[in-house]
This record gives sequence, C-alpha cells and structure tokens, in this order.
Amino acid sequence: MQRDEQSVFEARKMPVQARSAVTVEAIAEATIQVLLSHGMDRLTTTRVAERAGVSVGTLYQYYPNKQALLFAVLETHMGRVAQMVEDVCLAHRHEALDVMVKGVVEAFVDAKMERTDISMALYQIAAEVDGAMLGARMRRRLQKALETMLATAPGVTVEPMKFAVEMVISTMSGATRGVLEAGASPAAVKKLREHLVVMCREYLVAVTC
Amino acid sequence: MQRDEQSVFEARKMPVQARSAVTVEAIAEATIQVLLSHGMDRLTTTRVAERAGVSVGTLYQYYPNKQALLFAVLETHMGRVAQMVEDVCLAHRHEALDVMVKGVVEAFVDAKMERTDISMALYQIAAEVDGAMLGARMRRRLQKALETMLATAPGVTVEPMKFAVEMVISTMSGATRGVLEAGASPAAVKKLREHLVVMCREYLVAVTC
DNA sequence: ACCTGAACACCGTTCAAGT
DNA sequence: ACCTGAACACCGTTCAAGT
Repeated sequence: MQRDEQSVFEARKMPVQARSAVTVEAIAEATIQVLLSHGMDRLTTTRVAERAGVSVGTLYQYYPNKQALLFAVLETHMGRVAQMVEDVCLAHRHEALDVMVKGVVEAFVDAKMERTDISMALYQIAAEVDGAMLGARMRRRLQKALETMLATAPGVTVEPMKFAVEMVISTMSGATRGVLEAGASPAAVKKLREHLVVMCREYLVAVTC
Repeated sequence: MQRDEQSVFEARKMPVQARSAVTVEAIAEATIQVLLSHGMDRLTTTRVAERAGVSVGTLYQYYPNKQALLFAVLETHMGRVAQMVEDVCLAHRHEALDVMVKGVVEAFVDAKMERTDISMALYQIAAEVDGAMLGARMRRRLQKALETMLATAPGVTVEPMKFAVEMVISTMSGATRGVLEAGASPAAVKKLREHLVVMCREYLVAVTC
C-alpha cells in the first residue's frame, strides 16, 4: 500500500514489536490523562509524549499528526459505545417494540455514562478533529443495527423507517449530551434513562402504522 | 470598572466612535467568512484581520484573544435563536399544549436552519471555545421561556416539569444537529420539523398528569 | 526496528511608534 | 481615539543521528 492512499488520520505504521505496541497504547492513554488534567487547549504533543514517557519524535512515528492522535482516541471510545448498542440490538430481535426501545436506550445511556469524565472530555475533541465524520460513521453503524432489529419486531411497520431511526439516534445523543453538559449527576442520569425510553417509545408508536 | 473584573471573553473595549463600531462589526463578519471559506484549523487571527481590512493589532484592541472573538460570534447567533424561541413562547401563552409544542419546535428548527452553512460552521467553534458554557446559558434562557409558557397551558401539569423541559430542549438540539451534520437537505429539514413536533408532543403528553 | 531532541515554520499576542 | 506591524513566545512537525 502506498503512503498516498492512506488517510491522513490513520496510524502511520503498525507496531510490529511488543515494545512499540506498548508505546502506542501508552500514548493513547496519556492523551486522555492530559486531556482530563490540563484541558484541550493545553494538550500539547510534547506534553502527551512526556506523560507517556517517550519523546515527541516517537509520538509522530505512530500518529502522523495531533489530529490523528485525537481522532484515534475518539474512535476507540465511540466504537465501544456502538459495539454495546449493536450487541443489544442482536439480543433483542423478535421481541416487542417497547422491550427493544428500553434495551437500546439503556445500553446507549449506560455506555456513555460509564465514564462521564471521559465522555465529557471527548466532546472537546469532537470539534478539534472532524467529529462530524466520525459521528456520521458511528450513526451509520447504529442505524443499521437498529433497522435490522426493528424489522423483526412483530406487527410493526414504521414509515419512513430510515428517518425515524435517525431521529431516535439523534435524540439519544442530544439528550445524553444535555445531561453530561449539565454535570451528569446520578439522579439526572437515572431520570434520563427513564424519560428517554418514554420519549423514543412514544415517538415510534406514534409514527408506526 | 477594573480590567481584572472583566471576563477574559468579553470585548476589551467598547467602540466609542463610528469608525471603530464599523471595525468591530467587520471583524465579526470576517470571522464567519474565513470560517466558511478556510475552515476552523486555517482560521488565523491574522487572516481574519486581513479579511476585515485591518491589522492584527486592531483586532486585539477589541477582542482580548482568539477565543473571545469566536465566543462573540457564537454568542450572537445563539442569542438570535434564543430570542426567536422566546418570542414564540410569549405569543403562545394560554394556548393548547400541542399548539405550544408545534410553535416552539418549528421556531427552533427554522431559526437554526435559516442559514445552515453558518449553523454547521458554528459547531466547529463550539468546542474550540467553551461551548458548554454558552450552551448552558442558552439552555437556561430557553428553559425559563418554556416553563413560563407551559405553566399557562390549560389543564396541564407536568411532573417533574423542570426535567421534562430539559429533555425537550436537548432533544430539539440533538435532532436538529443530526440533520445538520447529515447535510440538511430541504427534504430532511421538512421531515425534521414534523417528526420533532410528534416526538416532543407525545413525550410531554406521556409525562403529563 | 525503534527512539531521540534540536531545528524550523507558523500562529497567537504584545507594544512602541504612528495618525 | 484608533491603527500599524515587527518582535516574541510557544507549539506542531521533521529528520539526521543514535541504539
């Protein structure tokens, strides 16, 4: 594969020895730590390298630029959320609509709220890098998982299904983000779980023929 | 007033002569233009000043730093949206719940979609500066306006009202953002208007006692 | 195969000098 | 009262030299 074919955001090279795999992981972990302790505007490639115990040059051996580093961190965590929702979608095929909605919404909220500090920090990253692109990719994954599951719901035909699923995904993201930006107190997270289930269920029932 | 009491994000000085008022406006406008044509990462204070037809020094006479400049631009546009929703909330007092919801949702969507290019560009700004802070302020304005309006709805008591309104605001933001990030085609905007009304109405009806 | 860190380019910000 | 733009500090990124 030629260098030019690589996305500018992809890792520059694959670690082929054990120590470099450790280095890559250490750099990714250090990025989160620096983000949490210093904030986005004081997140410096030199500082990240220092925290990871390597030199700047080493960082640039695995991540072509700062954006790629942030992108990778964001991708890891968004991927984790998508994975958890996908698992629930598979597990809830052929069940009743309200059971599906409850399962998906709670899986989404729980995944996002597992580490509220990281989730909040990631919103800072999302605009620095092209968060829209990653968000779109994640949305496509959730979209497919939800559509596939909903197609197996007994006696349910939502029209237009595609848009309704987009609405549900955007709504889950928006409401969760709202609670995170408001501080994500345990009480608020609990209410979010309940109310978001009601909102999505009532909506889907209303647009169901 | 002493310098130290000023927020770091507020304008450094008020324009007292006509030409400087023009300068301030030109800089703000140039910021949007550079953002739209070059993107966030190529938005440079020097480039903005150049576009506005002044020197960098002049820019720093009115905005203490780059963040303050971006903050001001974001604030203007968020304020416009908040204002339009507030107006609708005042106009719809004492009407039926579903009329209120329709009015507010459509006002919000229309305000955000009036200039989709600017709205999309602003998401880039929102993380560069402390978008969470401004978002919180805006949410408080909408919160108050909506609560005041809903309290006048005949025969409606939502419990807990405060959280339900937070949910509605986050949902409107999230769903609108989703459509914007998906490209905001006229067809999608139209469907968003309709579906968002359904979602918010059904939700509020469900949590109403 | 992997790591180092001085060196370079570029950008945010200032301030002495101008009108 | 307002504007200019060279100068400075700092950060992203590179690359010749090391192990």
